[in-house]
Amino acid sequence: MTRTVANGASNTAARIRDAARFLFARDGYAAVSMRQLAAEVGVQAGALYLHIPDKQSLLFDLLHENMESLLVAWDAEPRGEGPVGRLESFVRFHIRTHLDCPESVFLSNMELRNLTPENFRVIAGLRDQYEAELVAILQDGSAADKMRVPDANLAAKAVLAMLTGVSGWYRDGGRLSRERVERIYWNMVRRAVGA
Amino acid sequence: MTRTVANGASNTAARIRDAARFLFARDGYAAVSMRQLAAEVGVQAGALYLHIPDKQSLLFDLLHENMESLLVAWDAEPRGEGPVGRLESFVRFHIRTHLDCPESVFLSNMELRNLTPENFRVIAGLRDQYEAELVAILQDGSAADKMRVPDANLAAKAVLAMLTGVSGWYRDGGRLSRERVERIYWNMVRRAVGA
DNA sequence: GTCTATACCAGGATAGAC
DNA sequence: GTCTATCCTGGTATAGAC
Repeated sequence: MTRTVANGASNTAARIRDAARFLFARDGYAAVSMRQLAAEVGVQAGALYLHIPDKQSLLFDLLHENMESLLVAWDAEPRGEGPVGRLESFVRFHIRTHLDCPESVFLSNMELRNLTPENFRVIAGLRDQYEAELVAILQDGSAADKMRVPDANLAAKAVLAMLTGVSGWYRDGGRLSRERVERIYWNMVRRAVGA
Repeated sequence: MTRTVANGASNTAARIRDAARFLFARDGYAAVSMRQLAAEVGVQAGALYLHIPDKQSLLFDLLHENMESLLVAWDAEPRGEGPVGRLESFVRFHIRTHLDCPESVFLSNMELRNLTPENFRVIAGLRDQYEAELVAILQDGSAADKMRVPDANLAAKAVLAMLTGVSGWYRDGGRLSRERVERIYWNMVRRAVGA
């Protein structure tokens, strides 16, 4: 029979990453000690170093995985027709994925400053790639006279800030359903860019 | 003759606050040591404790002052006429003040999690007060049929996230003037809320 | 009011037994 | 693969001289 889970080693590695994602998101990278992290995983501090080279690599790997999977997921996302359709797809995709893993999103937004300069450049590059997707949509929409954006770069930043903010307050089971949140945000974005 | 500056003691206290604002904003509260802070001020670590009780109080004081002065400044801000005029005033006020002290803004947005629970409640209360100002404007505008916002609380959060984001990328002397940035954002907000 | 010196504890990371 | 024990550095905060 085939195994559906990995062996003990990589399982612990995965648990370390999960615990780190949770703790870093809640308390901040700098505020979480390796001892705390080990306790959360249920091992001793020294055992962590069998699975990760150091704390910085752990943060980098988490952020790197976040951005890569975001880009891959967007690449696989079905797009609407025309610039406006693609914009709606982007807005709904962004909100949906950000509500699906709020911890990862929070990490990616808060912990960039704790990356070493080299690691920062890598992650920032991936972020720029993602942002460029939105910029392209806005430029296409503008060129086709389907949107009114005097500055696509500025508009992209404004839209992304607005959308990303949703993971800061949305709670499942709250007053608003996800579909309703997606729809309201989409309406705001649509009007904001004059579509 | 009257003195326009305080004595040596409170001057050092002010320099500590300035240095803390700078370093906390750049590296994060948890990542900045009291030794670093002292070096930035130009004194030895022990001397800091003549002016502040501890590190946590320093953070709290900075955030508290930020929020208080924000609320006071908004209170003194001339308002436009009607809900739409007030919304424009709010948008421009928010952008202007946030570009005036980007470090303070960044601090207030990033370091809430490093406050003790009691301190957090105080700051969060002040933030809520500020947000309530925007909610009220949107509700008034909606009631008077001058705006279309299905949910004023959600819309306020969306608008605030969008506006606050500006301090993350705007640089004086860059491609866009402040006035132009204010105008573009105002147009986006205006249309987003259907005004 | 500031300095030097230091107490005391916690940080990241490693070594060696099992 | 994990544990215990430990190294070394650096953290916050205080004491006492000047």
